[in-house]
Amino acid sequence: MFPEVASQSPLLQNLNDEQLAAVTLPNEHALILAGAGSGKTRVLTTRIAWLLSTGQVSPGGVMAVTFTNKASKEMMTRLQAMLPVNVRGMWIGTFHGLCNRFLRAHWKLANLPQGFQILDTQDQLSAIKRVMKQFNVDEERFPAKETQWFIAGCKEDGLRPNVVETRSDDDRRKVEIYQLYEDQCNREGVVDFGELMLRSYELLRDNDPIREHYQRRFRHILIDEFQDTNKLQYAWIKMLSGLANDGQMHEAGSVFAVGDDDQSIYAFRGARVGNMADFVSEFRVRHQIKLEQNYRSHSNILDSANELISHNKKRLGKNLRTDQGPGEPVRVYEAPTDLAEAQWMVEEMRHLVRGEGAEPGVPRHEIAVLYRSNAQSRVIETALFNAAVPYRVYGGLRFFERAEIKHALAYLRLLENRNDDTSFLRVVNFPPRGIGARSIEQVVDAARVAGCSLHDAVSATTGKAGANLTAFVARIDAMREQTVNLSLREIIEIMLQESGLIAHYKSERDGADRIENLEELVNAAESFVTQEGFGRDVVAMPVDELSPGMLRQSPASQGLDPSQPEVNEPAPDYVPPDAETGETLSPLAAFLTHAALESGDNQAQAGQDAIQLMTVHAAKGLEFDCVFVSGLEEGLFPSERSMTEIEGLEEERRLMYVAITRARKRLYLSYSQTRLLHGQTRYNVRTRWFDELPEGALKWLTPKNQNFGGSAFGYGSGYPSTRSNGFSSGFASRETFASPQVPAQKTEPSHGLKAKMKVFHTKFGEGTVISLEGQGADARAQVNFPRHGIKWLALSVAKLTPVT
DNA sequence: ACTTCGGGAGTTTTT
DNA sequence: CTCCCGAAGT
Repeated sequence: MFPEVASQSPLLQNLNDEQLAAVTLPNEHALILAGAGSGKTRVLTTRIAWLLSTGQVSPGGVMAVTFTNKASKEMMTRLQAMLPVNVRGMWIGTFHGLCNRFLRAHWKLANLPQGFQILDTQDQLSAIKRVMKQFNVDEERFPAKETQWFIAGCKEDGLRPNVVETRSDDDRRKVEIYQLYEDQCNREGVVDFGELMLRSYELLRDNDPIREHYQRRFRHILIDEFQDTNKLQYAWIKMLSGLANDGQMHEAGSVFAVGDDDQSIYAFRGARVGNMADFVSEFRVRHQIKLEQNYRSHSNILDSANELISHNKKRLGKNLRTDQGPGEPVRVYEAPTDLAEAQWMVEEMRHLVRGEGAEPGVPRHEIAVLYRSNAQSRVIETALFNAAVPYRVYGGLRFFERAEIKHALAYLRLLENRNDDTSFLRVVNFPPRGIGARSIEQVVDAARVAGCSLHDAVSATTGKAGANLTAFVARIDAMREQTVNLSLREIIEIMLQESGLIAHYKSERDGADRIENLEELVNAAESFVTQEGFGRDVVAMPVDELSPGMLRQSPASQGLDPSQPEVNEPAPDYVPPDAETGETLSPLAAFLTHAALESGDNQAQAGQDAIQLMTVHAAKGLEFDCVFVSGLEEGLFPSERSMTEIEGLEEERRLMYVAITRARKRLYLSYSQTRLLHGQTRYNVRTRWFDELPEGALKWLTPKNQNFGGSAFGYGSGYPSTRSNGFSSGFASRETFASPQVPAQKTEPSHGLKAKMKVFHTKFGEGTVISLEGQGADARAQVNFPRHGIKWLALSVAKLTPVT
């Protein structure tokens, strides 16, 4: 479209053909299939910069959506580096962050209180428990966790209680709880994460002027990680982009969706890969570009990934290539025990860090250990700890999720909103002030009768046992008055003292860390306030401020064609109904919102050069020079629960694909014959993924056992024996293995069952063995019966006869 | 009000 | 086995 621009602009230099084509696509819907390590973020940011600097759109006309705060920050940073533009003022953010911003601007129309606060997952669970207790729901039959999952699932599908389909009494009861929970949230003026999305969607859907305004305004909507969008997010995008439910196109912007179906690993939380195909057909996408050039890994690693993922049936189709040479082979290691596997990894790491011969050492933070489930980190940590190797585990509690921080935030929320019963209950007796379950029950009852908040119920009742409660409420109210017009920092400092939190932790044995964290909260607030634009990301922004004018540099100064096309956007003075321009949230409310939307770092001891430990899920989007993928065993990876469905198995394969593609130079794959799980030793077979990798790219550090895992016998004898696999004798010795661990004595299985075997049970009929565990009297088999589902059967009890 | 005991569960996770 | 929650005991 602008060939002369393409050749001139410094922005577009060093892009490959595919990337350049994607960046300079015309203003129409497009799908970019971006493989791992193909420069996806670069394409997204350059696309925005190019649109802006060629004058095709002004900053106010761009919306860029990501899933994580990290990704949106990255995008802003890189965009800022390319162009002199006020990125904070642009609509770049997470789905939830942008929905929040939208709802802050239109809180009245959205039927929300101005300072509505956001419930995180913990808060949501306790709110649900509260509802269920109040309405005497049997927690045995309806576990709170499941109810929470149900409600979140409904919202992800865009369903309100009145439209959820019910088939059983249990369904109806669940929907009833959903409705009661909604009522409670509305009464208390809080929204959960799903609600942020759903409310925004509904407001766009139901309010024509608002919808039309934003449709006209956002000329370009860019979506990152499109394969992770759920049903509601897809509908939201459709609404904003003018493709309304009637199938009609309205005057609106175009959607630039970037994703990779091969890296879709979040189906369990509502992500629909199908959105990619739907997008192509519903939006009549004419521009599809594949980014297949990989800049990350050597070809042995890439070939392995390609070969593995080619076993998936449902794909849009993509094959990564690299200009880098084959590099090192992918190293495969079999260990006798999980501990031995961990010790081998640690030893290998020490070699890597030290460096060998002319090779310089690898920095520790360039080495990652990936595993399927968090439980697997323990044994690896033990080995690292014993060897005194510094390491860092990802995925613990994040800063704003720590108990002491949640307590402090609860006090702050009560200052902001006295109706926040979740916060009230969290701190009414913390620090302990003699308010027991009995007293709390009374207030809860009183509040229900009066239909008011707990706070108000206390002031309304003059009970005998209520002296402590009255004192508590008085203290909160006094704090609220005392902190009027004070700075955020002062408010928090006063709260920390007056609440008694500091005093309480001072008297506690190991309260020092907690006090430190509380002090860190003050710092977090301070830097939030001094941030440029003062929490712009969470505050409603006057709408007229968003119109042309944020990009003042002339396009010519960017070396671009000055004869830019007309920018077609709403007039700068247009203000959509209800956007109370100039009206801002209090610093406190803004900070609380920030805390809910961005739960902070979850990496302990940042800064130190340490080995990185994380789940494969957590590793998505990251890359390392050296990667260990551990615990590659049937039942673990793929996980037991995924193995019964093809869909589940394909997602596990994608997960493995993600794991492999994290590595730049060196990849290790390892597994163990035995593993301590749930307190007992399990005998595992190596994962089926090994049969889907190109043998030529692999190097077996331990001999590959031909007796097991081969296709002839299917998977999982369940009991590979030490003697038959030649482990103890034919041990490849280059790998430093301080003391080869001999596995515990094992007896041969007597039942003669194998996975995939067809068996007959007198009661359940014919079924297929999925897996086996334990031995002797404890031996159990997991069997899938077509009529009765999956059962665990103790072999000493159940009579299973092999069917030939 | 605080401690201790027992039962049950134990993929993956961001907002 | 180990962690967490809820309930009973002191």
